[in-house]
Amino acid sequence: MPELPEVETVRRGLHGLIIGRAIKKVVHDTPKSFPNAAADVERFLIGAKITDVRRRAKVLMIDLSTGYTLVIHLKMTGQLVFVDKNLEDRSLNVEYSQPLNSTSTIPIAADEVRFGAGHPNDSLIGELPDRSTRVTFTFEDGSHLFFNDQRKFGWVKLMPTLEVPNIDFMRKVGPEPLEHDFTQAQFRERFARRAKSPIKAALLDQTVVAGVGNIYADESLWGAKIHPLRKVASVTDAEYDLLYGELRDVMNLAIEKGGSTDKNYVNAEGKRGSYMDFARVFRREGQECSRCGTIIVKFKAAGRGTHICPKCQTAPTPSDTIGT
DNA sequence: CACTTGACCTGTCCGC
DNA sequence: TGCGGACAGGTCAAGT
Repeated sequence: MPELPEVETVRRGLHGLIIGRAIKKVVHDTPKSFPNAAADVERFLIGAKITDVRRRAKVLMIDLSTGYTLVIHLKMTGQLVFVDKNLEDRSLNVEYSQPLNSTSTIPIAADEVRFGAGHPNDSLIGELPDRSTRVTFTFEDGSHLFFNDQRKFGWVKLMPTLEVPNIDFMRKVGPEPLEHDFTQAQFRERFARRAKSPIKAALLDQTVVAGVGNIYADESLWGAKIHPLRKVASVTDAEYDLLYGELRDVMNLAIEKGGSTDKNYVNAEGKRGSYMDFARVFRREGQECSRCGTIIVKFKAAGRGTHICPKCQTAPTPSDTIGT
């Protein structure tokens, strides 16, 4: 999925594209993706203007002039794609809460959804909606925002803006790692609670630090030369300082590159991100480590596919490891 | 509490 | 080609 850099890229894109637009119509295919009652949608969403687009951890928030907010989690395969095209209204002549089906597909030629220029393999999106489209927002001016999600793990929820900070996730989530006032000392201290976890499991724990996912966990651990199965308590202060710097560097670079597109992540304009071209270990098993030439290997750690350089990231001693 | 594992879904890829 | 199984970027709810 979209990790912090991908969600931030989408946020920046949407911020420049949808603020000020008024929502005219909403269509969705399953309550799993958009659980709100039709009456609330009618009252607080239809006719509302977009006032802001924010992000916290991997969660996007689209604020509305009604005092409500669309809270969005893309999970593994979610996409939010804006298409600025005036479409014939009959194409979306489907009542709210009725499923989208093949006959309601809006024909949009592939070249009308803007892809990353120069990318030979960037045809991730052809026409929208497609079969993974879960929610379609239509603005008064005829433009659209599509929420696509192949695996249906992601969701869009409408709720009062003031209640967003009170949802469980927001109360428990850790600090934003890229904030200027986030210090090395804070970073170190956040891990104390997970002393017996493998360091990778703790990095992926959203209550420790916000926004780290599998890609940037592997990338930053490689940068700091820390094996993912080292237990938290065995990592030294100097190593935490290194990891702090690597995590911030890797995420800032990823934002600069528009995120990582491995399978289906795209930004708000349907474009791919190019961080994978700069990845040092993620999905590079079988290739040489750029630091020492050793072949990168992949294995399972913390329940996730994990990539390391076995020479740079030396295996933990038995006492450094939990379990076997 | 801290920690691990499986579940949620659909699609794709790999081996037989 | 077809089929079964493993796997995929993230969280949760359960289990120990």
